[in-house]
Amino acid sequence: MIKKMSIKTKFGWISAYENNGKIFKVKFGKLKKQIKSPILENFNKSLHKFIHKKNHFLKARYKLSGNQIQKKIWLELKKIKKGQTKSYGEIAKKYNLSPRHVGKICSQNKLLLIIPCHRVIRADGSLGGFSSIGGVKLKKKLLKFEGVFI
DNA sequence: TACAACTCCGCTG
DNA sequence: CAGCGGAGTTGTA
Repeated sequence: MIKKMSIKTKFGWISAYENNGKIFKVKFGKLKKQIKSPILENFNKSLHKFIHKKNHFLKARYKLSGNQIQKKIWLELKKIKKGQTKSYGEIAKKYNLSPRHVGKICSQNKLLLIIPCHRVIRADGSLGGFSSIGGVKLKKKLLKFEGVFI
């Protein structure tokens, strides 16, 4: 049974999906129908803690669905702390991938905020993309909020 | 096979 | 020196 709930934040509505006690998807937007669960309520709390700068990371039981490489990259992204950024190229080099591919993997990230893909920017300091999730505007907002000066 | 949320390098002004 | 254009790269759909 899949449960889902929407949470209102200063960045807009965020929706989380849970199955078998684990969060498997987080995205922007509001859901019409919600089926809440203790796990999701808990996630709601973590999310607010995270937003109010108490935590570096969003704590949650989550499930990563993807292949080996995607997981590797996502784990790498999770190491980036609030206020820090990394370039696509940096990560690509580390794992012997092409930078473009790193970008693609980021866009494949379904666990928004849990996996902070918005902290990955271009080598020259410009933002890169974020279109598949919430738009570059949102990326900028998130980074600014986390203390990264663009 | 074509595409992708990039980067590097060389050329022009 | 800054700005622009093209090639290179490699896992996915």
